[in-house]
Amino acid sequence: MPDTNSKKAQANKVKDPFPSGATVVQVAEAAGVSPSTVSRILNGSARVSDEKRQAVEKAIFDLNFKPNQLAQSLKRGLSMTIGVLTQAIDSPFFNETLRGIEDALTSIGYAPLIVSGNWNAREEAERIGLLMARRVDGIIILTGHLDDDTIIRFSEHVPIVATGREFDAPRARSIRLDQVAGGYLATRHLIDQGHRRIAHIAGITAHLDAVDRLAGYRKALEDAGIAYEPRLVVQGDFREAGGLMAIAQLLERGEPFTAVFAANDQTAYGARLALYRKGIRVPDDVSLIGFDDLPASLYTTPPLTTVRQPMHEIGRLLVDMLHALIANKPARFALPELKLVIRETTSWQR
Amino acid sequence: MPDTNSKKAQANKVKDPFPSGATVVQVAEAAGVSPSTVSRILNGSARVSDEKRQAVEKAIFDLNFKPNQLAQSLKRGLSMTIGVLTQAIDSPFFNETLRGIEDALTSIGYAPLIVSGNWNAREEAERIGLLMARRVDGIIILTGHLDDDTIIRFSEHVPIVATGREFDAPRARSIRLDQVAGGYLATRHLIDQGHRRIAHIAGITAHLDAVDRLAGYRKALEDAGIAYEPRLVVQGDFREAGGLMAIAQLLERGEPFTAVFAANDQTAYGARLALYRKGIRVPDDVSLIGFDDLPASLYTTPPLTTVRQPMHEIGRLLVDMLHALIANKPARFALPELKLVIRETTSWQR
DNA sequence: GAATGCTGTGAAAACGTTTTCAGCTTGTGA
DNA sequence: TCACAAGCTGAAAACGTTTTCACAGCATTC
Repeated sequence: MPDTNSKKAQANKVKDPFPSGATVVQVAEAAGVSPSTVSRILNGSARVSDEKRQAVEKAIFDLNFKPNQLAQSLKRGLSMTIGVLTQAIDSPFFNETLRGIEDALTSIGYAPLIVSGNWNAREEAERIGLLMARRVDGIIILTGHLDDDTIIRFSEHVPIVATGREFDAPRARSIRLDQVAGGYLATRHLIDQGHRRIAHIAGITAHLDAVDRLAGYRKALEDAGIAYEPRLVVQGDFREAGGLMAIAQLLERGEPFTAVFAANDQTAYGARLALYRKGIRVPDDVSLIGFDDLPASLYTTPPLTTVRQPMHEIGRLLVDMLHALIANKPARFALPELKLVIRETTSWQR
Repeated sequence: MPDTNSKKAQANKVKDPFPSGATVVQVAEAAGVSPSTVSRILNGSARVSDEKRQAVEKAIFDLNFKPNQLAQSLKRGLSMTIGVLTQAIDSPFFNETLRGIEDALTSIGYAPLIVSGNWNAREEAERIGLLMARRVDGIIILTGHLDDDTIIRFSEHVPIVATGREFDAPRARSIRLDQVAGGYLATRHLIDQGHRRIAHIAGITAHLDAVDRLAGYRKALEDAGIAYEPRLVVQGDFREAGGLMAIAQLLERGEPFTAVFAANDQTAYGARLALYRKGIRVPDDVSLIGFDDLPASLYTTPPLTTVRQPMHEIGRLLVDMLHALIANKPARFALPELKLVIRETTSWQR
């Protein structure tokens, strides 16, 4: 069978935007040029005569050729892949950030390799090892329990950006919104509504964000001349179950309160349910405010008042920073602000 | 400077579970063997004398060597990467599946490359092209709008498994739970509670699952001798906003109802809010049942009665099927069952 | 009219592995 | 003592690109 025939048949069948198994060598052959020339045209890395260019372009089209990224990566020493260490891929909190990361990444030709550390330092380190073995060009770490020194040491091998921590090294940057201000904002809102006995369900204490939000809470209290009452602060775990337990504990203590500031939205959901169980109405009897503004907070009953963290934007920002780090271009980035989102779980204290 | 010194210094500094830039050639050199031998030890692909083995293992340890996966992939023609086409990485529905996929994948040495199609056939195809350029060894498609024929055609290039569709080709498999049974289960539960006027908020009609759940609803009605009333069925969009609108529409129609079967949990959340807004109590005035059993449904107020889809398990199953497809091992898999989860949004009709 | 510079191109080396092939030891049986 | 297998090992090719280097052709320049 003549060669032209089988080639035509193949070209016909594969009319999708799909790589066939063709290689640059086959393209070169079909176009009557050398592989070098094909490569040059592919990357626009040198001038090529129009005549050959057209021949090559035709061959590329006919053979439905797409360069093998694996080979490109190996040669260039760039995998065009970014490792993302999240804690739990199914956590609503990380999700939105992930989305922002994905959006920003695909728009610059990178793809994310997402792994979960499950809030476990050892596992996190292991997963990072995995990412390194795959030669990712950079790593994004979404909080977690790895200590900062370790991360900075890791960053000698590959640039890293992280959230929820605070450090600054040549190849490692972190971004962290002003959580104290956020805690202040939330508490202040409650105070403005006339509340005086405001409970706080704290987040995991090993977590910077948690201690900062608590600090913001205390500062707002202080500024308003309200005495800080330790018995109104109860431990949560950043998740629904913790919020649920916390309210139970609070009620048990018998310390009266008219408002609750939950360390994050998930905690607030749990708190909301505990309140419901006890027949305590929100916001009529008790006001409730969360933190994060997860998408779901728009549809709780009633919709949750909260402090908005622009997670999607943070995802994009992380990518921008990492991109700059990879390209070795220093750059300054403006942090987005936390904003109070008033919905229906807070109301005036009679 | 003597070579030994710099090498020792380097080995010292990198004491983490981290690949240095060392290559198999350097390891070979350090151990006084050929690269072939190192490779053989790495993969256990041939017998090697104990003496050399130990020397190589020491060298690997000293140099902190990890093979470059990119190079391995190129040579072996296997990227050890699976492409996952989700629709929105931040959708609670896909998340849980993603988690199952990730768990199963990492346990067999694969890593997921996750991309989002955003419910847009063109975008989906484009993303799949991206995955192919990176030479993924298989693709998992989570529903979406790509038509089955296209997917089957794609599967000539790479094995594919998918959810929410129904086809069976040599290199493409789909899994789909019995959604009719699920719809039946939900409706039946309402009927068992004494409800007769049961509304249904349907999902996107282009979606197989949506039409099946509606079919299940009709069948349950019929089996109970209740006439199907088209005015009790209203269109949703599988998201909260749709549920919200749907209830508004239903109320506007003036058609009385005592229970609502929402096509999925997100729809139910929206419906719940709309009901709340109108002062209609759940479940006292109206019973509400969802579908999926998202994690959040445990913490809505009140916790949502729903039909559980074991998404995590499905994720694992998808991986198992794909793995079998890649290895060319035919295999049969048992589908998990849908289960009714009775919580607090449904109650007896007085 | 020779030296110079530019432009376009191909050959070949390189990226870091794996794998084939062949060769070298050694031990075995005739 | 010799052929022959068996067991280890290294050289070299290969995977599919990119990139360096060299060179041919051709137009400038003095």
